[in-house]
Amino acid sequence: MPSSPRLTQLDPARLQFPDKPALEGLEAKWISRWEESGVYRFARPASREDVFSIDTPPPTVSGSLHVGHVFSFTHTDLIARYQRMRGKAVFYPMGWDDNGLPTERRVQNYYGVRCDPSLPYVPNFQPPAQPPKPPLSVSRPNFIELCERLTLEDEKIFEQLWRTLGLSVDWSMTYATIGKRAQRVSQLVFLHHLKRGLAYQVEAPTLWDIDFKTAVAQAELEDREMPGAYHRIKFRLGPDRFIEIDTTRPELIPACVALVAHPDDARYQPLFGQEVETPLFGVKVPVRAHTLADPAKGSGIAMICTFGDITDVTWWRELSLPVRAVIQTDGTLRHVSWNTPGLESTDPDRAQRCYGELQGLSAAKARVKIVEQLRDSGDLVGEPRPITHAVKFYEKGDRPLEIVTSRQWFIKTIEFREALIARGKELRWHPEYMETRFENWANGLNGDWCVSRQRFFGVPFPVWYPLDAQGRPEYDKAIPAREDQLPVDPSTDVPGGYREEQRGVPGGFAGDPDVMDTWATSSVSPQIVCGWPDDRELFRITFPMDLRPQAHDIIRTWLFDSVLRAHLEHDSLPWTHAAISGWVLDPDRKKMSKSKGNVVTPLALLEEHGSDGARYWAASGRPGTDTAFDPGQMKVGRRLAIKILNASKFALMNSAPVRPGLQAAADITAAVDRAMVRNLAALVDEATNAFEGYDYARVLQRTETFFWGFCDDYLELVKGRRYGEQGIEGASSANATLTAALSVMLRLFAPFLPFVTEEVWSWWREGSIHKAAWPTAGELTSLLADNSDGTSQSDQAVYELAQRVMFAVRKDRSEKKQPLKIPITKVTVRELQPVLPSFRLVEADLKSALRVNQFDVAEGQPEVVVDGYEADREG
RNA sequence: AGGCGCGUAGCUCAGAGGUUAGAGCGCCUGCUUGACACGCAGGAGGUCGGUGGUUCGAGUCCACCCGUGCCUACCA
Repeated sequence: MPSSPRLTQLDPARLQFPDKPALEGLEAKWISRWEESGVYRFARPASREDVFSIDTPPPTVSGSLHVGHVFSFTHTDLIARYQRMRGKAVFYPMGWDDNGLPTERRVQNYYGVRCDPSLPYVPNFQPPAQPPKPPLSVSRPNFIELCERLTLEDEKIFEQLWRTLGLSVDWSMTYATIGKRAQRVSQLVFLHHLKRGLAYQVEAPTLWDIDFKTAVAQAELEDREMPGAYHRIKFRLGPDRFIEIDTTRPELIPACVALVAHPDDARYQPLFGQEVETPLFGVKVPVRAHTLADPAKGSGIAMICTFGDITDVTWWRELSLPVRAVIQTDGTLRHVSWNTPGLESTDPDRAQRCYGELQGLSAAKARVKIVEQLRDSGDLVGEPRPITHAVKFYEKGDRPLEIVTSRQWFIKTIEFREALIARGKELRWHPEYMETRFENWANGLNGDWCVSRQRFFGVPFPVWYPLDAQGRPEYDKAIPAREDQLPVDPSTDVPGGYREEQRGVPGGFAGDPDVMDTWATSSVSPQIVCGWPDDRELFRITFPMDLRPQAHDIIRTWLFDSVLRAHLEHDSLPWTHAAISGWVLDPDRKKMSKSKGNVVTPLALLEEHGSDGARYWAASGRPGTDTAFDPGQMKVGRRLAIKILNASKFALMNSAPVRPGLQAAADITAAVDRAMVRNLAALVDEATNAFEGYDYARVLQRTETFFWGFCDDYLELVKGRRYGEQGIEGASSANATLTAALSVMLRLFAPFLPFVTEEVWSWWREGSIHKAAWPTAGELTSLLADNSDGTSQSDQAVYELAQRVMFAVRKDRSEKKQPLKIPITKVTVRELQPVLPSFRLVEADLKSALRVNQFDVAEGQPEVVVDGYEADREG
């Protein structure tokens, strides 16, 4: 437990502060001192209860940090600092997400290279000084080396910014999502899943990005509104009998395997089980019934293609239809022979001729072409009717997703839907309403999680396949890596029982060519940081972790997947609390993000407003709430920090007589001092409760309000007395109160403004404020000899009366435009009887603070009347 | 189309059923006061999105509506 020095204790020999305190240079000074003294170093305690562990989001290193990062990472740091002051050993590592597609793209552009896995490794490869055009092809190991090289540079810059911001991270504990340890953990969890049948591979229709040429997961989809058109197409039912269907994708007519209508739709009931003929290609397809068909949409009957959208996949699966794929992995139409079994055309020559014009085209170009063909053949009814509709995109992609049949790895998710929803309810969400997003997502899942990606820079699947006599992989005989071997790269490592020379040759082996979805690694971040499975002691005292802080847009990915993995591997939640930060919005209320070009670089902000100023702005954003980017708030924060410097200097100046050796409890005797101390004690309770509920914004707001009131009213009121105008007892009471209040307020501010509070703390206290104990109300109230309700109420009445008088007199002085140096001759204070006698307890303070020569007191309706100013008389 | 937020001063926001709805920024008027002019004092500025309801009492609770944002769904 951090120690709490006696509140009113002040060692004059220790006391030291500058004449003109300033914020400039505090960041550099304290960053290096904190590093030297290791205040934020995690020291392992014996008990889990003494730890607060945080699963920090690893920022993507491929970009640069922006104000959104400053915002949300500050929120986490507030909690970390609070918990540290509460006596917890804070386990607060930092990760770098350098894995995956964004890094690949950045490395490609930065160095002007492309990965060509067929090339051999070139030792000591150096990229050209200037990115060449066209890009240089490099081997996969060389490409990965470049990824590692660039991310290392990026990570240094990131760390420097985080340190400047004052994050209380233990910088001896960093990890990278592409690092050895992250790879080992990802692969190990995967092997465990595999052994238990929770991971499987299958050849199936998969969401596919035709530019990146990789499978993607449902969680990586986004809808975009795109222009499109309904095309009404005729399918031949018999001589001179046609069925009209509407489609937005006429280019998929060659992939049509059936028509479908709702089973209750009387218009089409007679047709169920019959066959129709596709236009242009003359392929016979059945008319089927399925409840997903919407009678109100289009003509009420739809074409099922393999595969136009996710609904097609559902129909295809549930109606046991054949596959007739035309879109290939690059998005173009593949070669099709119209005279093969399963694809019999009534007019193969015509089918081949029509299709020949489409083959090799992209879907968009093929669409234009086939519309011409349909118009010429008379199968297009009317003209296409333009519409705007939502189309599924890979969130990082530029062209609509296709659905392509390919072999992919999946992790079972669907069968755990209910269990996962229960986990979501078990998790403590801040704010609570974010839980529904988790539940919505779980309820909307339509398949298991596809975790394989056809990319290069990622964690490989730790499996190989035997090759048969023809050199084809035998996927059902996958050879998993040994657990003690991990991490492995199956493209360079060799499975047990084989030699390298057998790679790729018939009867030999081949490594799995794919890498894991970046979320497959990120989702085991708790296991990675907590030392699983090697450091059992660390794991025991840190897992399940206390806190996952993150943004709301990745609840469906990072948070959901993490819950899934921990549920499968440990039968527990990965953490007990999730704190969800909002976004930073630009002045037009749009999310700030790099792609929108509206980001502000954080380092300049930190320099201009100070880290404390920037943190102040960030801390004013409540959990889960999107917050406008507002440099004005940073200025306010900076002013607050300056005010803390100056007010602290005043409180500590201590130039007035203090009786040496007075015991703390006896010191605080004046009614206004006692009232202020009690109010501060109430603030401490409120702040502590708010922090326990993750409502850091409230803590800051309440503390700030109190502090300004303290400066404007209390300090002004006691200024003369603390200089000795009323003798040694009064001065002692004021000084003891100032010292105690300063100690408590600094500690309340410490999580928010770590630099200025540490600076002031160092003027008069040993050690770091960030290791000092979070204040308690008891520390303060124990300083009061008599703490009964009666004295509490009367003290409070005195303080409030003093505030009323100050307000009234200041108002009068302002209205009369009188400088403060001109004394007021007389002020009459009327009050009701119960309050009236207490006026004499503050009379001397008020005379001094307001420059009033004389107070007359009378019973009556409350009123403060200023008689006149000395200058009036003279003038 | 469902779900979840949000709507309070010109701006950013706080108001956890109970005096006359608050703060900061900005604006206006003063003041170099012994911690601070990066300061201090005072002031102007609100039919709390709308309509109904519950209540002795509603910015706060309920219903509906409007606006706005996000999540999810739809995609023939």
